[in-house]
Amino acid sequence: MAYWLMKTEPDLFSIQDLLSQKVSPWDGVRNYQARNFMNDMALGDRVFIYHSSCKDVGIAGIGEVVKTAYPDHSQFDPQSPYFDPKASPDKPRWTRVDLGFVEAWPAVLSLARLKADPALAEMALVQKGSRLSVMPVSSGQWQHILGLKP
DNA sequence: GCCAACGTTGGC
DNA sequence: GCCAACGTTGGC
Repeated sequence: MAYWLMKTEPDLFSIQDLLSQKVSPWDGVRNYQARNFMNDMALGDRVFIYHSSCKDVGIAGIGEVVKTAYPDHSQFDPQSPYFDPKASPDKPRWTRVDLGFVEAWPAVLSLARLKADPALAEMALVQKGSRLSVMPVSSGQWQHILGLKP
């Protein structure tokens, strides 16, 4: 089983929303590298849910892949902010996955804490200027993160 | 709200 | 294929 990390703005969708809704709408990803990682996800893979652009930035809990990559419908919808005129149903460009809820942590594992940890230095998350919103987490890294869980 | 850093676009 | 300009991300 692989581990991943996905960013979300909690004002739009948080770990608490995942808890109450049970399944997430993970659409609107418009970055090729992030998309390719989503395409690599397998059923049951675990996903660290990271809260970005908010007061308490960091890992807030865990989800799991309950539906693997399929076309993100918003790319075909002219009304959607995620509309992509270069995409069509027979040639979809963007994908999404569905996540289920696994656990919400009692506190966020802060970005400052993650940055301070030499064991996690290789993660794109802690690298200066990185904006990647979906990334793999190696087994050494995820075991280490679970050890830091608040 | 600021702004550094990034990925994408499009003219040439 | 280069690269300047642009819009966006995301920490602070």
